Formats: sequence, C-alpha cells, structure tokens
Amino acid sequence: MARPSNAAETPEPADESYDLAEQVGFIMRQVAQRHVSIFNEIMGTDLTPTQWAVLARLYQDGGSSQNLLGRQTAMDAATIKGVVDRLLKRKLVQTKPDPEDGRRLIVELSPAGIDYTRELLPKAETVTKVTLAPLATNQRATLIALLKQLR
Amino acid sequence: MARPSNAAETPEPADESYDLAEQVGFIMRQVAQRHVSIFNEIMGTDLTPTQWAVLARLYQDGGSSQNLLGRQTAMDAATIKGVVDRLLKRKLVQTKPDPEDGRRLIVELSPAGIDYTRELLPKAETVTKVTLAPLATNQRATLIALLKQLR
DNA sequence: GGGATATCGTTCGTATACGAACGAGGATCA
DNA sequence: TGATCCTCGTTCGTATACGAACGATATCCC
Repeated sequence: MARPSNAAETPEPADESYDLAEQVGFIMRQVAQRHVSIFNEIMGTDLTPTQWAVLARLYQDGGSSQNLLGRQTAMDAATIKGVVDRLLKRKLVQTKPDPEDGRRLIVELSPAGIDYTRELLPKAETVTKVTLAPLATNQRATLIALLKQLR
Repeated sequence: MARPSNAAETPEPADESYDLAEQVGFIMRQVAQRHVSIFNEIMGTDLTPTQWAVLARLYQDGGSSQNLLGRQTAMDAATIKGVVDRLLKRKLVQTKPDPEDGRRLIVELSPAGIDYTRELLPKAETVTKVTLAPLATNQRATLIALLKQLR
C-alpha cells in the first residue's frame, strides 16, 4: 500500500508538500545523534554529554546553586537534580548548603572532579572538531552563528 | 570561588580556551529544546515529536516493518517499539504480521490515524516555520544544507 | 540438507527530559 | 508584623534514547 491518497478530495498543497526528512527538527535530531555517538567514542562511555556539560561549567565558573547550574547547562530543575545525584555518586562533585540562602544547595567540583575534568578537556575539544569535520572552516562559523539565532 | 586555577602549573592553551557555551553539541541541544517547546505549543501536548515522526512517515510511505520504520525515523529498535506501543494504545496505528517474513511486524496507520495525521500536517509545517522564523529565507536554506552534511 | 551468519522483535537497565505538584525558605509591601 | 508572591529543591509520572542480551526466523553458502 502506498501513501493514503484521496483522489476525490480537494488537493491540499500544503499537506502534499510535507516531507519529514526535510524538517529542521528531524534533521537536527539526526545531527544530535551523530554528535552523541562521536562523544561516546572519544570520551569513553562512562560519562554522558549532559554530565560533561555540568563538569565543564563547574570547571569554568566554580560552584553555583543547583538551579543556577541547571540554567547554565540548559536543564530544568528535575533533570539537573538527577545529573548531580549521579555525579555525586561518582564523587566528581560535592554539595553544601548555601550559608546565605537556606533554600540553595551549592554544587562544586570535588578535587577528583577537577582533575578528571582537566584531563578530559582536550578530548572534549576533539569531539567538537570531529563533529564539525565535514564542514569547511568558514561553514563551521556560519553554522554556529545560525544555530545561535535559533536558541 | 572562581574557576579552579593553578598558577604553579604550565598553562595549557587548549584547556583554557574551552567554553561550553560555544560547543556545537551544547548549542544544538538548546536549539532542539526550543524546537520541542514550539512543537508542543502548536501541536498540542498529547503528541510528542517522535510520535509525530512515525505518523508522518507512515502517512508518506504507508506501512513498513517496525525496524525499517525505526530506521526511517531515526530510532533504534528499542525506541521505536515503545513509540509504536503508545501509538497502538491510542489506536492511531495498527500492526499485523508480515506474511512474507515471519520475523517482521508490519506497522501502518489506522483509519483514525490517517485522519488525525492529515489534520495535523498544516500545524506541523507551522512548527518548522516558527522554528526558523528568526532566520532570513536564504539563511534557512543554508542552515538545512549545513546540518545535512553533519548527519 | 544443514551449519554459520544476519535480521527482527522483545526485554532489561540506565540516563536524560520535563510537566506538575509540593513544602520550605526569602523577598516585598502594606 | 503578616500576607502574598517568588524561588529552590524534591518527588512522581511519562516519554524518549540506546546498549546489551535473548529467542525466533531468514538467508547464505558449502
């Protein structure tokens, strides 16, 4: 059986022209999948992209409250909690209450987490390089610029 | 506390230059989040982007085996099974064994699924339009072309 | 024919992702 | 001070996402 056709109906040009494979959302999902695959190959499977985002952000800026950390790494409160919990279990981060705000939980890298992150930084750069490898240098800049407009 | 510094160590230019917010993977995740948010607003919350991908693909091409359907919609065997199961529960798709291959399960739209998909197609096009709205027309084509090279 | 190999669907475990609801703590303002 | 509103962290439920392992079925090839 081919695509459900209805010769009796008035043709709707808009409907006929929809091709899943041409939609930005679908293409982006595929690109993201390739990127994660590259990430896993290069970084090793024991760390996820999301977990790495947290480590990298903490390495750059030092500790912050859990919610703020979530905002900085593009995760909502429920998601960042799970990620921080798993990093806590691996002793890569540590937490303490904020003395100035009883609601806040400060999250920061543990000494082991600092070392671990520093070791992985070159690999993380490689991940980006390999992901963008199919593009020419000027194309890479163009892509990043366009994507930033769609955030 | 700022970023963990080590004045005593030899500076590593590569490490110092890593900025999470500038990595393709991170930016793409943010763009994907915005896209899903737009999708939910326009389509209504009762259908996910992945479920929609299955409906749209089945509408375009008719039924196919569950595994092939997964490949066409960029999902692995375990993921497509869950999606098909949920669409089955909502009676938007139906399945039957492949008479020519005892291993295969043929998945196709139900009559209700065909109607439902047809109704949603214009909205799905709007999702893409709104997602790309911040870009000029020629920029949209450029972005799609670049992304396709990174699949 | 029959054994090696590959594919298909299923299940399990783990990790995002996020809406919704909740209680505790903080800030604002009358 | 106290009522109101906001923020923060937590928990629950649901839906991807995918590696790994498994049994059933096909196919290949000698």
